[in-house]
Amino acid sequence: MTTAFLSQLTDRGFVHDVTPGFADRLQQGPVTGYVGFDPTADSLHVGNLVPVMGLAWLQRFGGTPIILVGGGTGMVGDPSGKRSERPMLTVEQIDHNASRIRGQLEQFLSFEGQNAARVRNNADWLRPLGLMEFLRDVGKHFTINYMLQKDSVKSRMETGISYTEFTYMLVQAFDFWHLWKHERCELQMGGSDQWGNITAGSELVSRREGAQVHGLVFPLLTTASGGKFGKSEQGNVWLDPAKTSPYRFYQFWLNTEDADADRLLRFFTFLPLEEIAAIVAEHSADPGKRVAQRRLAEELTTRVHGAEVTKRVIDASRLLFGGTNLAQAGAEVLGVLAGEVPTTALAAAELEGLPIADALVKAGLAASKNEARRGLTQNGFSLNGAPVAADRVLGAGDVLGGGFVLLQKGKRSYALLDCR
RNA sequence: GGUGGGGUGGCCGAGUGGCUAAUGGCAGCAGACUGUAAAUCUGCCGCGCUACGCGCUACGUAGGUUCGAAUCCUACCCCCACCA
Repeated sequence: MTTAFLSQLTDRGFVHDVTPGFADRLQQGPVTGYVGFDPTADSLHVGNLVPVMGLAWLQRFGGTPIILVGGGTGMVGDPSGKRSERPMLTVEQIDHNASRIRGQLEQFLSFEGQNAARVRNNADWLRPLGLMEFLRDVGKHFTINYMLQKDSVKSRMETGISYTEFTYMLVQAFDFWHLWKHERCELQMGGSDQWGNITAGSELVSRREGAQVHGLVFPLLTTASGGKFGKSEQGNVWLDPAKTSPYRFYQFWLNTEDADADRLLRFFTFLPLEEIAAIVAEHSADPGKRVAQRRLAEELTTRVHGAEVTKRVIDASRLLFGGTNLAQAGAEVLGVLAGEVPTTALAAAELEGLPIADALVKAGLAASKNEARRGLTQNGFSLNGAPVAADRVLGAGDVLGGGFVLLQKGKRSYALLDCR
């Protein structure tokens, strides 16, 4: 591994900050690097993908990635970027979540070969760690003055910070030390809010071992219009198909703004930069075609959910947005949609006489009947492709070929009622 | 431990006895314009009801005063600031 790793990350926009001397270190050969993940959920979401890609690039350039599951730190809580302390998790939850996350990472990292990715859980060394030992081996190396300098602490001085959270940076520093000591891990990556914790770790390694280790942090991802990245109407966009269906996942990427397309391609795909430039150029020539978003969505969906699923999802999207007259659609066309679009089973008897507002709630397009009615008065809903009146009542005549009723909210949200 | 301030709808933040389901901002949803984009404009934005109206639930928790409370009183819980 040469400095190519670092320049690749730089060119793709991953480098918000990096410790001095890292480039020189890379000249000597491949490094082992780690990223910590909170086991707070049993799935990664798209926001977690930036550090995942960081590790993936590390591996592609010959380095060894370590995924550090915060099974120990997850019990404590990092004050960085947070205004209040978070709830603690049980050991069982953490272990369960960690194993699920590892499965998802397999799409991005190789767990085989010379520089196979490793998974470590800091619970293994943090839980047995005694307080006296910690104070002697870690606490001694830091002054309170140093700790108070950190933004993560400073920003909480007004609202208050518990002792546990205050100590968090030392616990994380201990992780870095531990990974250096036992695995010769020389690099920690993370979000820009982790900078303080990472430098604390390199400080500890330097003091205890006289060795230099490095940190690299990624920029905070936001959308071009200033919003939070990775959220949709349904909340977080997860990699777990049970939490975010592949169809929604694909649509999430497809719906990104023009202004973000270039950046997102560089962040979330392994496409060579020249190819990305070509895609973006083609996109600018005719933005309405969404060449860039289509490619982005296809790449990501394929990686996360596989080629087979992606093909189905693209087919479904084409049917819905390709100008097909769905009211005329046959059974096989709707069959493609079923399963890709949220589908709710409904007995034929139930359908007969069902007010449209209830149908929308059943299908999940409206949270309550009130919300459904509101949307209806604003012409926000369609039935089988045509706008519906608020007092419409469903019947057998509304069932399309194949036994489906197609409901739509606005332009982008679809749902099917399965009346077979 | 003392003193003072505070807990309001997803978030921020007004409101200090009736006109308050509760100003405003953000976020969100829909409509128009488009390209399943952005920006802009418009409407909506607690739940329910065959509704220009009615009912229920809601302003930390539990009680109380009152014809009537988010607004007053009591107790409790939690948070913050300053002082010890």
